[in-house]
Amino acid sequence: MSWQPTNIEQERLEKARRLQAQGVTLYPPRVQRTHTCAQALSALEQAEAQGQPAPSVTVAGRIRRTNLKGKLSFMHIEDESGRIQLFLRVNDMDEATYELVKDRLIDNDDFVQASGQLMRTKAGEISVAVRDFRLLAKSLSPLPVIKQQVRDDGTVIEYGEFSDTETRYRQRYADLAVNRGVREVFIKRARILRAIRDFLDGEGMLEVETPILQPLYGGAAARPFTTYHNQLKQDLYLRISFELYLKRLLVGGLDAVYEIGRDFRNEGVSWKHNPEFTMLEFYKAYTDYYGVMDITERMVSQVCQQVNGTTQIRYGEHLIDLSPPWRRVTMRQAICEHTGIDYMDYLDAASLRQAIINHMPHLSEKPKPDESWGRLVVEFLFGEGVEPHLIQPIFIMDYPREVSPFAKRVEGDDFHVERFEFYIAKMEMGNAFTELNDPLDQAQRFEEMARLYKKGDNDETPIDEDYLRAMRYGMPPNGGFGMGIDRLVMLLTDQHSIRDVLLFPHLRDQK
RNA sequence: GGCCUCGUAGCUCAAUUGGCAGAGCAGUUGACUCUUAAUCAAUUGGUUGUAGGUUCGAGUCCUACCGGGGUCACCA
Repeated sequence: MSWQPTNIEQERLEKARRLQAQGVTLYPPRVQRTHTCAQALSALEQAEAQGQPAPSVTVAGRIRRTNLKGKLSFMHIEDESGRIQLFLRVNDMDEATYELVKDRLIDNDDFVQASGQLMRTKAGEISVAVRDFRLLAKSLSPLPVIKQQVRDDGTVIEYGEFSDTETRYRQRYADLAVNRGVREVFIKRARILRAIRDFLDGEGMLEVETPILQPLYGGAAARPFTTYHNQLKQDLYLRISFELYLKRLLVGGLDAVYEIGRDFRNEGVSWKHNPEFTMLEFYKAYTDYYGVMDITERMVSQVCQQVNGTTQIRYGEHLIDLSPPWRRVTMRQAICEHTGIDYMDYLDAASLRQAIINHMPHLSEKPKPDESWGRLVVEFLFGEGVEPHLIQPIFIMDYPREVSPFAKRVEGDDFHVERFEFYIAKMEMGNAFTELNDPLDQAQRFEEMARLYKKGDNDETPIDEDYLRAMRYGMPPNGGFGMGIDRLVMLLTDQHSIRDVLLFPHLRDQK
């Protein structure tokens, strides 16, 4: 929809017209900034400490506050580094320029550049005593108004807020511009990604990139997005995991690889699901899921230490200690502890379902009669009975084989595979296996999955013959790992919706 | 997709049993040469998400739709 200027916007358009009439360039191409706001502040402090004269600076930024007082006016401008006050006195500057300010042709939200000597006001605030003042970019639409009071102890009290979640997500630029805390979350997100890469590089792993557009999808159970290549006349899928491509690389002799990138799953959205999300997967030859557990707890605690300066975090009401070692417990044990049911006493779906109904009367919904044994264990016993209690970091080990087609069997155990998921703050954070490298077993698992899927009304599940071919060349024993980065960011920034750690979360189209 | 809930000025929110749509901030005009949530005076601004319905009268009640949030289902 085309722009319908509001009253305030019409006023600003009129001001823009008047500025132009006075020969002011609204969007000049050049800036002469010498200092960020933060650099200017410390430049004066340094000069004062050394008994030197106050330096002259040119700062630039967005006007966030104006206080016009006749012949002496104040402004705060803000850049990414922080804020600094401008001290504008009619005697010190070109009178015509001062009039622009006084006549309010310069608005809050405009970008400006100001030059002058640094000084302190009577109240002690470091300011630029402005001699030259220029418009850098005119703002035509008003940002939401938030006033701030900075206390002596540095705490900031905000008066007014911009809190409508829908508008904040749809206009993230406005959200970022006025909500400092939002900016901090995304700055921390970038530091988390940096810290993860530093850690994995330090482990000797190689960062790689594999196809996002794939002729076959796989490696997870999720419906894919589909697309089409016009010239090749080829159906393509947006990847739902990196697994099958990364493991091909182990066949090729790259012994430890990782990828950080976007996965796409065509499923429901919720406070912890977005249709596209950032995944980390790594695969390391000559280790198993025990080795991966060691890496996992070191990685998460080290990343937290690096970005938060501690391994203790607060997530909502919970205090969580991420320092290793984390508790390791088998799924069977965890279910026994929390529900009193040992599922190995009920080895067929019908009797297990009955046991669940008998022992877990508080279930909101009873399992349907056609649920498979593996799903009863994972979704009902574990999902309902155990997961809500997992606050501190914990490895849940040894999953039922039928729900894990890429994990190696536990030796001498026909029911379980060497797989763990780790949980923090009731959230499933990641998933790992001792990876299956037996091509004949793998082919059989694919067949099993295809059968299971056909029973439900799911779309076809593709069997990746090329992946099987790769595995037949010989794949070293290895441990693999996957983790949702967005959830880790939520955890380390105390955010409780995935939308708050995505710059542009997916929303429905507006009409 | 089901259920619950919300949608009023640029932002944050009011509006009694259905009875003249309001406030603070910002905006506009004016005063002020050390303010800082500046202050003081005056003042503009509304298709109450959209479309119907009930009613003498609807922001308020009913139906549908759009959008947000929550929850359940789905997500090995």
